[in-house]
Amino acid sequence: MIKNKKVSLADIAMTLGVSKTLVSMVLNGKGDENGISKKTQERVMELAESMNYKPNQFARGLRMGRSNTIGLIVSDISNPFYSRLARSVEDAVSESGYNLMICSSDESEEKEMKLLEMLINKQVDGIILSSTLDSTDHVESLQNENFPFVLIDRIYNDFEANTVVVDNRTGALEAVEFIINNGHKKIAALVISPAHISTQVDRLEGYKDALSKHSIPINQYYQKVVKREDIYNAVSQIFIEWKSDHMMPTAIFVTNNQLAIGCLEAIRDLGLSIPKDISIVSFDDIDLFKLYSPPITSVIQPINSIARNAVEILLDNIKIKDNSESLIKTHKCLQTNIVVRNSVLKLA
Amino acid sequence: MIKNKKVSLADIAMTLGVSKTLVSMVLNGKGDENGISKKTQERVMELAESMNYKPNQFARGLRMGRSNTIGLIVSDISNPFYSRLARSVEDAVSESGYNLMICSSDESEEKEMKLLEMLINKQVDGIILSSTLDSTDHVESLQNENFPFVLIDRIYNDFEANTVVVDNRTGALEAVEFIINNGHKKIAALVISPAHISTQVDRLEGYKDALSKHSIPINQYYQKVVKREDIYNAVSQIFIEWKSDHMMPTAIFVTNNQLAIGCLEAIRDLGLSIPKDISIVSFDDIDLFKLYSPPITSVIQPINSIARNAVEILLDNIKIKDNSESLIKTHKCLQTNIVVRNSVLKLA
DNA sequence: TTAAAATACTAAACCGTTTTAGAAATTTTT
DNA sequence: AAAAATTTCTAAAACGGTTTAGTATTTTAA
Repeated sequence: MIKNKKVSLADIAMTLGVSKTLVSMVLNGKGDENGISKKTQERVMELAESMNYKPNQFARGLRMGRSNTIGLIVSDISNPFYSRLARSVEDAVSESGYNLMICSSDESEEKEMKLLEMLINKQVDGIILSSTLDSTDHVESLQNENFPFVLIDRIYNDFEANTVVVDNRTGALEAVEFIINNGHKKIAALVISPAHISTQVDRLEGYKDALSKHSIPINQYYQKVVKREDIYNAVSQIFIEWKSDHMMPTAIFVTNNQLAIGCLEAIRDLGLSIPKDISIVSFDDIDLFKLYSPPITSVIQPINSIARNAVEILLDNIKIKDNSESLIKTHKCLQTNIVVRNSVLKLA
Repeated sequence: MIKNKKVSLADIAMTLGVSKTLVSMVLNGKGDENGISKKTQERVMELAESMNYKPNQFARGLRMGRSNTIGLIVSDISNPFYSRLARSVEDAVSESGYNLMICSSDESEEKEMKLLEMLINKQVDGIILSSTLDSTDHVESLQNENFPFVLIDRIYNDFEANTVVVDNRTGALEAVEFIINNGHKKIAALVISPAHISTQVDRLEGYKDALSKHSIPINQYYQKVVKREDIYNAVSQIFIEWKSDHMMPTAIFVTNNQLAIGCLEAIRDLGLSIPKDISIVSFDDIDLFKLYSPPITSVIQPINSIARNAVEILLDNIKIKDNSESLIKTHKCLQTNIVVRNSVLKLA
């Protein structure tokens, strides 16, 4: 089974009385193209098998400059959206014989830079990145070095790179339009910090699109950025403010699952009832939404598809780089779906 | 920033007119102990810094036989329990300068073996394993090779190894006792497959302990194993069976969060009401339980503490191995907490 | 004044692969 | 029968570090 992996190419070569070169070629499937006789090939393969030979990855990596590993950076692997994404990425890369290194950046720019450096240092063959950064310096230097990477989930408008995203703006538009079609006019949008992140920006745009489209005035007062460090209290504060101003919206659109959880808690603790007192629609479907009472209408992202596309593009890029052909940039924008449940009240 | 890392030790040595040996020593903090003059040390460090030297991990790993990476195998990183565990492990190892490789075994014995092999092949310095396997062959061979590893969450009774677990039996006992103290007598236990896993076994034992302690007869009919592939339907079937037999329990104890989710769905769809028709207590606290109506009483595992302990023990072991001292085995058993909410009816 | 010790450093081996450049033995061509 | 081509295989370099076993020079001790 798992043997004391001390068997090296040299050992095999020695016992067989052939050269390391030959053994290496055979085991890498290059026996035929190098004119190694069938018989010798067989002898090598058999012995390698029976000695349970496993090539030393360090030696291999050192020589070839590749690790067969790819890196994934997300903001927090314990967020269900990212953990499911990571799982899909894991499955996809392992199908192609790659390993995965998952890292959490914690929405910290500094940490993200460190992780990026670490992954490059570990010589990963490519990186899938959901970036927290506002600037593009770091990805630009990746680009300049011709390092394969793909941006997912969060992207930069003004920067050309491989990207796999969801059509956040349309997704949000549809969600808010759904609210509007139920007769609502006073609709608030809650965004999570840092608000510069493309998903948040786009979803907020989509919210505004929907209002505009239906000629509902856009009110700054109904657009709030919530600090992710203290969601529950921040949200509670917002509700209290609305209430005391006698400006309570009839519906809220929430752009993130963590934010939604905070909202549900706050709403409950303030004694409000969904959807009677307030309607809600959230981005990111999580188990909770399906089982909450009432079940929460939400925007579903095609997580598996995001992962598959990102991996495919990345592996393509790695291959292209190996052949030192010139890279092309691929953009993929996937559509979301809205799953209607019972969290939006139909107004007269 | 992230520079084209082509700078090697030799480059630094060359420009400074010293040997690679010296540079290596200085950069590894062994300058003093090897009597390198302060002045030279400074020159080396400065140049390394300014050239943005980053040691090649492959070369280093090849020579030293270590990767500064540890492996974590769980059944599924998208399960919130494991994703939170993974996150804590990530934080803990990175504080000690290690990197982490997270893998999902999917409750497949074959996959688990493959992952183990892969990690060993990648020369990780140690492994944290939440095993799916029934047999101990694989961990025995780790043991025999003196490979540092620690078993978490799921362990083997008949096998000596480093372990960090939770006191599942007592946790379950307390949970069921809480149900009993509310006047229940017809209490069922739902376990998830594969049922041989220690957590499931122990929690079921705890359930029986509680019944015995309070002189309630133990009835096989109320102990069900649910296939994890089709939880919702399996659970629904069980409820229907109980109903048609006129044997509906007044309370159920559920040993896993995924199972609980299936139960909540099934219970809702069968038109039953919690806790009026049926009371429920689950293991593993998840967001859903806090926000469900009614909020679900559950047993909380000290996830962060599990992770920290496991990492500490593992890193200790790695250190011990480096000094080729003889390994000692550490066992850690952490207590759970029960968080009482509103899912258990107080019977007259 | 010479031997021993301390200081400051280095050449070369080594880790285990892959790859380059070519060699030896056999077969084919002329 | 010599030249050319084919088949089968190999020695040695390279990847970039760490470590071992020294060496040369200066200082201290006897």
